[in-house]
Amino acid sequence: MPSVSVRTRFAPSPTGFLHIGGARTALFNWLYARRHKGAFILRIEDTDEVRSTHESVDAILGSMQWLGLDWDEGPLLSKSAGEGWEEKGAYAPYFQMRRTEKYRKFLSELLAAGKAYRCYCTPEELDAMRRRAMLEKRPPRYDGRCRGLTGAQRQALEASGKKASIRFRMPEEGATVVSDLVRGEVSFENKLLQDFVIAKTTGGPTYNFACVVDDHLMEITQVIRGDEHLSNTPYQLQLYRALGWEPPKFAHLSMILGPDGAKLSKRHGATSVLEYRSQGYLPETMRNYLALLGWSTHDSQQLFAGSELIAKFDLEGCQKNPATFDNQKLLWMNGEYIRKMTLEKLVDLAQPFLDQAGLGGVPREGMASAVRLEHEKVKLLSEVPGLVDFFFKDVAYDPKAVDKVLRAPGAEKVLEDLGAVLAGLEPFSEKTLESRIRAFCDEKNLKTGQVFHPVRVAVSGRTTGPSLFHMLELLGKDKVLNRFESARRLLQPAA
RNA sequence: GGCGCGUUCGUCUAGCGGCCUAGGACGCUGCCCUCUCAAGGCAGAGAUCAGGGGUUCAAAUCCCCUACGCGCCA
Repeated sequence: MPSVSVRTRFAPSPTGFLHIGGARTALFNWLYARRHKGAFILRIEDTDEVRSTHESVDAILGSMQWLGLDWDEGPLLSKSAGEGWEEKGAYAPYFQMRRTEKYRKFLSELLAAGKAYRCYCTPEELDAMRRRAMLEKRPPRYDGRCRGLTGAQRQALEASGKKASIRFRMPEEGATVVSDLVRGEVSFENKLLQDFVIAKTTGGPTYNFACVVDDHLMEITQVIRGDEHLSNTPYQLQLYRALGWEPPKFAHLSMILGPDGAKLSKRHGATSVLEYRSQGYLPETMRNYLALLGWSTHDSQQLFAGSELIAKFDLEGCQKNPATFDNQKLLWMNGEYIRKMTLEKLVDLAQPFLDQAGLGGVPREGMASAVRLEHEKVKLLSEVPGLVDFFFKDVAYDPKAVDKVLRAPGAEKVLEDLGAVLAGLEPFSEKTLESRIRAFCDEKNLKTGQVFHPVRVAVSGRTTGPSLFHMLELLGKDKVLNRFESARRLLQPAA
């Protein structure tokens, strides 16, 4: 065993639900760790005290659990949401708010070494600075005015009650080169970078600083994250250098766009992972589809069974350009996975949706027989109730179907005559039904369609549905005959 | 505004100098199967590889410029 094995991490801010983009980032980190038999760490970046919530932590943990992205270190799934999450892993704590002494320690180290300094500029001053730079068409960067403050000047400033943030002293010459696993070498000129804030006036660390300290302390080997962080990377790299640390490898993933080409957001519809669950998508569909957004194999394989995704995933196959989220393909893929699963599993997974539709009381076996007839048609778990409800509830006749099929010439007579015939049919099975009804067509000199269609509408209320004879068998003689009658009553002119 | 990234069918993508008259998948169209809807099978439409310059015997593939989109600085 190599002493340093792969360690990846997903580090969300708990300021909302887990969205599609975050899920994709988590997935890629998870796939990479599993592929290389490494560890996948979940770290909660909750330094934004105002926006971070416990509910968000719960939502994120729940979403990842549903997606099947299990983590080796990080918060333990709490049964009852709320205050304290327990944690697992040798590098705890995994909540940044519980790690503040660690940041403080390295902050003072940098300060003592003169690699960072206190800056007393107020937001107003900084804003003015930025505005002036814009006006003069210069890049809006901090001008370093607090860089050379003497001890006496600092004391005066502090005596006057000014709060200080801490800035990192960036090199003024040369370039910082990011060696990215997806993008290759990306070079940034240091003179265009600025002395950035690493600790706010409150003393809390900024994103770039906390991220570097944690990734180092947690011995992260590959940082796989969204494209929006590429511009942060040269700053982080300089921090690693100043602290004398070996940086991890970086991989920046392209963004996920909505259909209009803008970054995927709430206005494009569902973006929360949990929304997809409630719409009836499967976690394996989400994993498979999300993997294909920004990654592919050489042969453009679409469907990955079981652990195949883990076995085949690599960073080389990652795309540099952004990908547009396509709901149609997602839907197709979900159908593929549903078709491939066993009937038993489908019924299990559909149960919450059946309960919701008031079909929770239907005995399991009867439900399974009905679902079996529609299995290959299901694209979303949420569709199941609507596909089978007429077996168990009163028929809701679709007016269009009634007009078009039941009011067709001869339809009522068919129901009347066939009803009489079927009343004596024993056994009432798919086989006997088919031969008897076909014989009926011959006897009456009718085309099969002239019989099949009215029967279908009479018993199910609609024009589409399961295979006719299977459907009749499952309904049973009583229901079939009753519904023939109901349908005929429907055709009587309103008295 | 500066810097950075990107640009192959409507969409996801294969392609890493000759195998490309650009392949696969979703979607779309038609046909077959068929009691409906699906599923499945077959066929088809759909990309002058963002545009323009180079390099090369040869470029979607390498270099430069332009345009557009996106990200970061906020």
